[in-house]
Amino acid sequence: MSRTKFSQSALTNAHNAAIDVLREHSLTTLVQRELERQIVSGELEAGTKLNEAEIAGELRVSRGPVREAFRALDQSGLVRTEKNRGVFVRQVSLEEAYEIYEVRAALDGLIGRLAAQRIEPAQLQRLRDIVKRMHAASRALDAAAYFPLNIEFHEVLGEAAGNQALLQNYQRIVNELNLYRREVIARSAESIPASTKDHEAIVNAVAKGDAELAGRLLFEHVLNGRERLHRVLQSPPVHRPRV
Amino acid sequence: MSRTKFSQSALTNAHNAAIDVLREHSLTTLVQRELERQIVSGELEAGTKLNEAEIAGELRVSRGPVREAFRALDQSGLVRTEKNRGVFVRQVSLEEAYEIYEVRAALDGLIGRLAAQRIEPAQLQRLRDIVKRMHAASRALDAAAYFPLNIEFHEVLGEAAGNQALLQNYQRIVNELNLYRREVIARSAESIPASTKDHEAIVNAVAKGDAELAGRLLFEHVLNGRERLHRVLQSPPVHRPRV
DNA sequence: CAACAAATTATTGTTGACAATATACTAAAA
DNA sequence: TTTTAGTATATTGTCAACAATAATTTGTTG
Repeated sequence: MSRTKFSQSALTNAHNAAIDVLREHSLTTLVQRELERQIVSGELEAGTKLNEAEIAGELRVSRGPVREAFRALDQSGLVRTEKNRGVFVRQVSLEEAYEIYEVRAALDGLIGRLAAQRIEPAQLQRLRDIVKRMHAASRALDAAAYFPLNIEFHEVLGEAAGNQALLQNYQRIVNELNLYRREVIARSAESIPASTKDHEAIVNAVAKGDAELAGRLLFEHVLNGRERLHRVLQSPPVHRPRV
Repeated sequence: MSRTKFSQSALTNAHNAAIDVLREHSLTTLVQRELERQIVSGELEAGTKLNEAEIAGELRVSRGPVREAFRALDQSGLVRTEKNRGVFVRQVSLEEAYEIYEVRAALDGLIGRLAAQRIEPAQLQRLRDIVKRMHAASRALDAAAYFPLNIEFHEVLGEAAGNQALLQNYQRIVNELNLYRREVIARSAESIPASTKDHEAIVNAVAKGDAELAGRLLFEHVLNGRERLHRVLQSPPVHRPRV
């Protein structure tokens, strides 16, 4: 690069970078993403009230973009709006979660079918890798290591299905379920071995190209997961607080 | 009711009714519904640019609520937003439609499964009724009569599945597909007989309570519909305009 | 002291104004 | 005639002020 007459300071570079971001994305989009991140990550927990002015202040924007982001998040199921009262991070009840699991089972079933027909060698290898690491985490009953693997497993499988529309719908559903699962995910270590066995069988079916089997296994895997979670919820929590 | 001292004029009553609507729904919600209606009904055709100020003027609101409605419609897939250029009624390409059909097949498959287990006698009777009317429309090759029946059939089945989360996702998908199907729906009369046969078989499976069968039939019914539509698209249109 | 009523404060809903960007138009040059 | 530069217009993005509603606090009464 040749030296320019007016060299730019680091500050100016940062400033220009910010400008570039705004050239492509509206503030609404940025606010939406940030809130989505905070909700999915658990930074904002279910039930929390989201104050327009407060959020606008934190993100240094006016209330307009925040309100627009709220409408998008509401439609995607991460937030619930009560007129004249405000918006709240969505609380997914047991009954709702039960229903959503069924939808996820159907979508995951389709993912299995399609992935079995369309998966590429590199993707299959990634799945095998993940399952191998799952076995390790399973033997150690290391839930903290297991859950990221679980997410990655289903992500790879979703990509392997090669259907954007499917992937988008799937992602939304999974986001909604995470609102529900967060609280119980910490104490479901006992379901890891069974889950790992499921994953292994799924990979084998996909590898064989058996669409019918892969679809059925994934469908049942999700419903099994639902039941496992359900059982955990009925047993007493690890540390039951005094009432 | 006792006579009040100040009787209300019809105008005042209408005014109060409008007030009551606003008490429960925000302008954003009302704008969103109206635009959704116009898009789904075909009043606004795919690709149309939606001008904020124009729509705001027609609906007698400011641009704020219109913009918020846009964000919701964008998220639900009925509209596409281009920064600094505006929002457009979504155009669903052949490739996208192909993908969306697969998602719909999965959801409809689940609907079949669940409906077979949960359908109530009255709903089953409604399905039989619809199929009977379908046969009549089919014999007459009366497409105009057939398509509303088709929509009603899948609506009833969707309700019979008894899963709100499923129904919502299903509805969104069907809306998206309608953006694609509208243009070709007029010249697909030849597929009516086959479709009617599908519907009859589905009702029988649901009536037997055979979840597995009902699910598979509905899954295939949707994919068959996709292929039928695809074939129609490749054949020349009824009136080919001069170029 | 508890319960209800009124007034105050905080928050959301809506609007119109301003800024930034893209589009349409006009005129000059190749 | 076509291209292109410059200008004017239209449209979207953002903001801040105002209106309407809900939540809170305060004060009063039984």
